This record gives sequence, C-alpha cells and structure tokens, in this order.
Amino acid sequence: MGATKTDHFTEKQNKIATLAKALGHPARIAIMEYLLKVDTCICGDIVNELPLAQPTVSQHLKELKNAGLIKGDIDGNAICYCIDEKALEKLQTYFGNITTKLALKKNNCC
Amino acid sequence: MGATKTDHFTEKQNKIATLAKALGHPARIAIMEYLLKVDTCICGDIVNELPLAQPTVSQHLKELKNAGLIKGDIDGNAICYCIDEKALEKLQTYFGNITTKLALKKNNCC
DNA sequence: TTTCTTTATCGTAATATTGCAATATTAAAC
DNA sequence: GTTTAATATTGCAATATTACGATAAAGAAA
Repeated sequence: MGATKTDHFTEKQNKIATLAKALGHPARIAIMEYLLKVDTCICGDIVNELPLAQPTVSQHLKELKNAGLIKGDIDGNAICYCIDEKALEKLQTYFGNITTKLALKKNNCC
Repeated sequence: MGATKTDHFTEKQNKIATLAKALGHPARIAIMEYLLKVDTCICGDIVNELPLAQPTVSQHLKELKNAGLIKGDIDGNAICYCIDEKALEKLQTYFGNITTKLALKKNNCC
C-alpha cells in the first residue's frame, strides 16, 4: 500500500488531480508566476529567482513539464520554458464550472 | 531534507499550493465532485461512493477540511460535509487571472 | 443499558516527494 | 580541442503521503 489507486477513478479525475498535484508546491507556483511575469521566453534564470539549488529547480521543472503545465524548447545551450496555455485553460474551466454550479444550488446547509 | 521550504515563499503562493495539493489526488477530486452533485448536505454515504476503505476516506476528508476546501457540521451521529465556496472562488480567481494574462501577452515563443 | 451506526484515530507498511552534492551532458565560446 | 555555461541525471537521506486493519468515540435505536 501507499501507492495512489489511480485506476479506480475516471480519466478526467486523474487528469485534474495530476495538474493540481503538480501545482501543489510553492516552488512550482513560484515558477509558474515567474514564467507568467517575464516577457521573453528565454528563461535561463529561473534558478536565480528561487531559494533552491539548481538540481531541485530542475526537478520541479521536470514535474511541471510531465504534468503538461509548461513546455520547454532547446535554444542553444539554454532551455526556453513557458506556460502551456491549454493546461491552464483546463483548470480554469474546471474551477469555473464548479463555482457556477455552487452558485446555482446556493448550498445553504453549513 | 525532504520537507518543503514553505518559509521561502510568499503567503499567497503557499496558500494556493496548499489548495492545489489538497486537490492533487483523484479520490479527493472525486469527493469534491460528489459533494457538488448531491443536493442535500447530509453526506454520510461518501464512503460507499469511493473505492477506498472508510479510514482512508476519512483521512482524505480531513485533508480537504484542513486545506479549507470543505466544511463539516455534526448532525446527530452523522456528519454533514459540504464545499467551502470561498476556497473555490479563490482558485477560480487565481487561474482566471493567469489565463487572462496569458491571453494578453500571447506568448508565441514555444 | 445494550446494540447499532457513523465517523475518527492509531499504528504501521508501502510508496512518493523533497532537497542537494556530485557528476554528467551538451552546446556555445575561445 | 579546451574551457565555460546551462541544464539534466544520479544517488541518497529526510520527510510526507497513501492505504487499511484494528480500535475508539459518540449519538441513535432497541
């Protein structure tokens, strides 16, 4: 035991959970916000922006990439990372739907 | 090592990460979706809805509650759980802002 | 009061995550 | 070719998460 039972849930539930999990760390939130802030996509200075060692940042970037939240293009010996809009639209739509449904049913129980 | 360095990030970043982390498991997504689906707030049958043992579900509910995503009221010997709208509005606003900013800057690099 | 029902907690095993030093890789610069 | 710069990978220790059986707690029902 200890492993998540992903096969018992729907594909959509697992997908949203994967996206949320990838954002479930302040360093990865900080990375996303930095990628959003900078205009250029040559993001070689992410490491300098974070209070973490280079291998740790590299690992966080890998997780964001695996989850589909960011994309990375090789640009010489640097790497250009940027946000994958599709993933964020998916999240916005998901939470938008929930808040809309909540407003409709005006759950006044608790 | 192994512990997240929360003190190096902003309060807001930590807050969003906490919410995202709590949703970073398919069982907890399934719980949220079930709470959204049922009309009544007497939610004593969450366990039957999930492919997990009762202690495991109880633990997941605890985590959702700690993160502020759900509220629980005692109702006799049952417990009435429901979604805390404020947390979901926070998430919707956060991701809404990001997608808006992304649309404005139309990051055409990758 | 005894029993049933519902939910929480404890204890514990299996697994995953976090963080970093050391090292590897890869391409530009010289 | 050698050095430099940027990023990735490996290996490992510390910690956290996931899952569940056993048990506890507490009100409802008998």
